[in-house]
Amino acid sequence: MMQQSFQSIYERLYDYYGPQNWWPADTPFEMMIGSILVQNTNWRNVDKALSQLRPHLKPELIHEMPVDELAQIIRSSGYFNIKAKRIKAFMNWFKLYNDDVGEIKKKDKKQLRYELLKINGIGRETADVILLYAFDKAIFVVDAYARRIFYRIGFDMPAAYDGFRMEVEKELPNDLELFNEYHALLVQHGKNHCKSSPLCNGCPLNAICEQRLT
DNA sequence: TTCCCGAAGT
DNA sequence: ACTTCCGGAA
Repeated sequence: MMQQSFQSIYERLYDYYGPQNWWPADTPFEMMIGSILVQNTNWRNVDKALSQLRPHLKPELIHEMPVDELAQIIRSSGYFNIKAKRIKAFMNWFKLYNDDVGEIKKKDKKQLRYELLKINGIGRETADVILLYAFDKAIFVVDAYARRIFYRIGFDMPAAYDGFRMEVEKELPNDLELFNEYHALLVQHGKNHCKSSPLCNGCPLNAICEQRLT
């Protein structure tokens, strides 16, 4: 594998799509709720659920809300019964810090990741997007898009989540803005060109991709 | 019918 | 490793 490959892919995507300024949420709290809602779900459906939830989108109100009521409000995001429980589990952890994002941000990345992964419903990917976009920790998010894009390019990536993540991280500077933009750009690219049925015509990665069709 | 920025249960 | 959870748009 070429050296600087992950860096050059980032640059190609950045040049093509421009800065993404993610995550699309008004507050860190909304971002964290959204990260649970978007698990294996189209963002359009998550956006609908967040619109329904927005009047209640304050920690105190979610704490008070019965889980069944929460489930109905987030219905359009799919898996709503499970996701309502997961949000509640997350809230119980959030409460330990008095619902204070600033307090949590003081903790170091490794410890924080460990804590997040103990929450029922927070797996590696969700933990990492929360670390990155709510708590400002530099980390590479391995999602379905990243796997698909790098696999199609022709990289021999590890199947395991953390193996994949560290393979990318070891070639990149430890820069928060870089990881922030990189994940956003991969998502953008996965939606616009590198879809399950790829649209290779005009793809910004054609020059370096093995799977290019046209 | 397919696919969608997964995670837990078995 | 396989199944379950699930609505909504294409």
